[in-house]
Amino acid sequence: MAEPRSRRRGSELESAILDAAWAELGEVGYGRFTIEAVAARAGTSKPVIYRRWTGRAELALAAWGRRVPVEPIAPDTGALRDDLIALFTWTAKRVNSVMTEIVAGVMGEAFRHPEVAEILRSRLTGPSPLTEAVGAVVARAVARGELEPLTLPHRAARAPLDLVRNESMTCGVPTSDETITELVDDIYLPLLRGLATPTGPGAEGSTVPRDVS
Amino acid sequence: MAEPRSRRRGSELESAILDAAWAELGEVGYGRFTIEAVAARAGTSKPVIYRRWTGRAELALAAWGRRVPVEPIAPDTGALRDDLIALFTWTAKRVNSVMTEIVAGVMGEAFRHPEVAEILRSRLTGPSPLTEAVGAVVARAVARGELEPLTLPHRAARAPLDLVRNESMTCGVPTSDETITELVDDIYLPLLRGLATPTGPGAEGSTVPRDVS
DNA sequence: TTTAATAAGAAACGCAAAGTATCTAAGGAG
DNA sequence: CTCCTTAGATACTTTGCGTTTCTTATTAAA
Repeated sequence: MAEPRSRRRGSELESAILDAAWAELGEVGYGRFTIEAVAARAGTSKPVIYRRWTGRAELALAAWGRRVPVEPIAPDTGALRDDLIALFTWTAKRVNSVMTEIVAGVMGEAFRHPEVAEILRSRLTGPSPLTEAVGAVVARAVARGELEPLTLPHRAARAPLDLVRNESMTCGVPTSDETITELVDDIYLPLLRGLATPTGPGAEGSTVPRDVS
Repeated sequence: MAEPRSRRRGSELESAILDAAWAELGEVGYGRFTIEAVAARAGTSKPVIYRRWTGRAELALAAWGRRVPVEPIAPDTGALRDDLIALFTWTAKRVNSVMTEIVAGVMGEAFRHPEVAEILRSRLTGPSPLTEAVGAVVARAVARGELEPLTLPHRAARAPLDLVRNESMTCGVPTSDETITELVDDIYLPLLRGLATPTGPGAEGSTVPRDVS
């Protein structure tokens, strides 16, 4: 290849590299994700990549990062359980694709690169469209009278993603519908009911009063 | 080194290799865990290791496996919440050491080696001393009248380990006491209370009746 | 328009570790 | 005492990392 097209620079080049990285991740997975292959696919060379990212982990996270802003989710079936099933299913679909392998692979390296771990941590635990959707679903259930008014701590709002991710990571297999049902029926619905009982302390999180009009 | 001591064979040799592997994991972590280093430390050579295990992942899992039968845990403070805190703390201590890095590292490779994933999966999700301890703690709380009689699904019994592991894996940082408190107060106690409400279906798992002798 | 700074891209390097192949000799089993 | 398994040494090929050096296209400045 004697450099057929003109040289790309700046963000154009960066986009091409990240697109190539994402394609590589999709094809060979993080396990065989190599800088060399990305460079070849992007039609550039290793130094160009190393000038921008420190290694595999950062590059993979960057490639993943551009794909994160996805379609929002807002199930509204009229029944709490159905909403939750939809929510968990949606989460599982998103988690199961490439993400799990990336997360696991990156984590394996994150112990040596604290800054990478930090990027990953903030991305996994912060507020997200999903936590918002959880809040909305719960609020609607409360409004319908399906749940007593409750306080939803951030941790509880995160829980669906945490549960699904944990499942996906430890099983290495796409999460089945049966598993989702279990997570909803055995864990999350009881958790919500427990949060809604008057016994709870309820010091933190966003209160969801009955009157949500 | 001109082979000072006599040659080891069979299980003696295997033990020496696994001990060396474990020591390596403790010192350099899974990220820099190499077959060569293990061979050198064990005073043997690579082929000997490759004759027994297929690669890093299997060797690491095998080394880890020998250490798993640990001291059992059976907190009995007289109060459910304190028991749970003790349980979660114990779990976090176990998880935080080398294990998280091994799990993350192995998972990163497991996608290419389904048999490895299967080993890992069974070890992480099956019944364990911990799930038994959870059952005992809950049973005692029920016996004391702290909880209504409830059915504890396997998934709920697994949850403490899942929650702590998830925390450890996604944060890459030793789980803090504050986090443990949150997990207990915001997730697990509400979950148990929710399971104890009459609303629950309660079709599976081991029922914990009030009358535990 | 000419010139200088910037950065892309090519090529090659040394390094580390994977995984394999070959050979030797040790220490059981008979 | 002999045979057979296999430990252990050595060396090799491969792959990918991360770096260095150099050329040259492109952009910005003069």
